[in-house]
Amino acid sequence: MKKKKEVTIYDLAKELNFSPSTISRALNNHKSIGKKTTKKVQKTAEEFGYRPNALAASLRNNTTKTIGIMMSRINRPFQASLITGIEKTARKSNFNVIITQSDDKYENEVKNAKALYDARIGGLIVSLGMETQDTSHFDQYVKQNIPIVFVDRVPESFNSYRVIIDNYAAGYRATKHLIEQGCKRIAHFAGAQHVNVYHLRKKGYLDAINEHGLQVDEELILDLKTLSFEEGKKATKKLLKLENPPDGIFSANDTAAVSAILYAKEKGIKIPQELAIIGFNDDPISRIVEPTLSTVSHPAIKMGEISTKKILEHATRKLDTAVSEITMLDTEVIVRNSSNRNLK
Amino acid sequence: MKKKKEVTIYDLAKELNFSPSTISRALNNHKSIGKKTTKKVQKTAEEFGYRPNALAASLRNNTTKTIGIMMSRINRPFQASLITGIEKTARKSNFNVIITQSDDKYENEVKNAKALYDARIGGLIVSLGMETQDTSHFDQYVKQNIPIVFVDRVPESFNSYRVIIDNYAAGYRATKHLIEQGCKRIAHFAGAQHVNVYHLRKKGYLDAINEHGLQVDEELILDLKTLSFEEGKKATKKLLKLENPPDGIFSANDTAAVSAILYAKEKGIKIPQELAIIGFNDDPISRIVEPTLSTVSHPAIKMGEISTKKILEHATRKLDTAVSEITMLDTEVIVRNSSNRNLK
DNA sequence: ATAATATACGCAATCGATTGTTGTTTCAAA
DNA sequence: TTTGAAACAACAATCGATTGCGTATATTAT
Repeated sequence: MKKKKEVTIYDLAKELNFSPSTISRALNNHKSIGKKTTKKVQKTAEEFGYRPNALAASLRNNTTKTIGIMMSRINRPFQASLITGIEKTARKSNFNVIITQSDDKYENEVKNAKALYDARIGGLIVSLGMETQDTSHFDQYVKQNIPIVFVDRVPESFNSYRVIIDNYAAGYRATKHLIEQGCKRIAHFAGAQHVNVYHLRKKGYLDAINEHGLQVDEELILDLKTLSFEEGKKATKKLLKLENPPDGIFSANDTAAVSAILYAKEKGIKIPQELAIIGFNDDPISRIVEPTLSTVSHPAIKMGEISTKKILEHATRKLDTAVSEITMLDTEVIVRNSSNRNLK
Repeated sequence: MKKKKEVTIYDLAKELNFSPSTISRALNNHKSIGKKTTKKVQKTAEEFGYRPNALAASLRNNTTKTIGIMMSRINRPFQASLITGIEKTARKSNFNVIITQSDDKYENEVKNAKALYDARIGGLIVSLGMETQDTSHFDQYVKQNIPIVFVDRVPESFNSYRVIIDNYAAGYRATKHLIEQGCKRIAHFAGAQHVNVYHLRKKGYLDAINEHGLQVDEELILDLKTLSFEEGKKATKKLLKLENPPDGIFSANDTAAVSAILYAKEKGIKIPQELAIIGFNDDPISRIVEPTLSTVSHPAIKMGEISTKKILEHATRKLDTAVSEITMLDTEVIVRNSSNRNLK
């Protein structure tokens, strides 16, 4: 178990007859070091294969070039893409990315917040879990001036960066689209209403209905806890049994929308003629299911990029955390066959 | 930008009139510290809200409680699930997980290997990129006795842990299944043949064909570089144009298999009656496409768990890296409608 | 009672980079 | 030639935990 020693600034100092301080500053292009010296040091560092020990620097600076991520579950298309965007952007600036997942359990979220804090992350990117209502587990970050970016599922109020999509407009437009296709009784698979994204989508839905001379029917609005495949199926079943069933469904996610398509088809209902359906997220399945699912697309990778940039700016410029900045991205209604009545 | 100081072992030492060494040892349950002392220290640490500074320990020990992950792309179902398994298992042992993705580019893979090395990770879990043939960028880890686990896409020979599925058997069984359904001319969408998993699946396919009295027809074997949707479609087109088209397809992944289903259906070919199809991976889309796609399931999360356990064992017991241990997991042929001719 | 062995704990160096302070050169202007 | 400023570089403390070695006290055996 012999380990080859790494090259340190002390080795370079000895070689060049400078002090370690000078080496350190030269490597960081500090202005108090002469140009020739700086160049010489960097050249030698290169030759010696010097690689800075980030741990030492982190210990000294009490912060790391690491971004922590908190997600509910990473093996879902949206979240995976979010992480992809984060990781790519972070790595360009030599930041590492630590991930955690909460399984949508509040308890895990609190634990993970602590774990990441202990890892001395330089910034945090969070998409809240379903259960989370209280956000005090993030207070410690604020106290230490560690930047937090909430993405997508964000808290109502928290002095931090927030990167979101315009869920209200998205819900409005998706619903409007169904109305334009001639739907008169549009159902809505809503998510848990204490989660902002679902709340806003529903609000958009409601306003669209009202503003187009249609009637909101509470019977057609189903709050699904997790918007899972099973829940979607059950909900569809319930809707179809109604005396006056809907002729359109706006589902707050694709999973439930797909289950609606499959179940309705099974019951011999024609999509989109008898029942037009639109989902949310533009998951890969939406292109595969038949009929292909109309949906609302999320710029997931971009959201990851933007979130990361916020952190990086903050970390680099050592800004103060007393910011509350909201970046709102646009969504796009993607019309596919499950809602397009003008096809044939 | 005032920062509240964290509690350190020095604070505890002062409080309890012990030396920092004693505190450190007591917190680590070192045997050279008395029982009462240990208990007292731990109690006080708890009261004071002491949280160890992992950076300091890492610097001293020259290793971190962090596992590095190298993947080609994390927003794909299999890889995302793999990471899920890794992260969950790691966190239970207070290890963090750093992820990197190469986009299947060799250059990125080399860069990421360096970046993770610089981060002083305690172990590495890798699924090789498509382009990777040379693995010398991992040599530095071996030299430093840092454990490496290759998962799924592993190198032919490398003195390390490898966690894989039995690709040969999987390919054999998938093909055999098609034969049992009455297929006589079975095509194969093979992946890049320098990647072990695809090579083995093809081998299983070939042997199954031969051992069941069928004829291997090179015309029916298509090496798809990336097994993408587009490639799959093109390949299917080519196959269907053949004078003597196939009556079955075994695709080395689900994406290409799904594209085959969609294209064939578009051309009016009946699945599975005229063309039976089986994929690989059990991606979510396989349950959605119509007909639902038969496939081979990968125990992705479990693979992540096992890989992580290997690392943890190694890190905890400080074993030597001179191991070459292969863990082979079983797969399961999942018969759905795209290949089941006995349905109606 | 004394030597021998445990047991319990402290000293101080160490990991590698950073940085406020201080000291020395260098060069130009007076 | 002197003086002042700017440029350059070194000293030494610091971040917090770990650990080899050494010492002091307690326990046991003889």
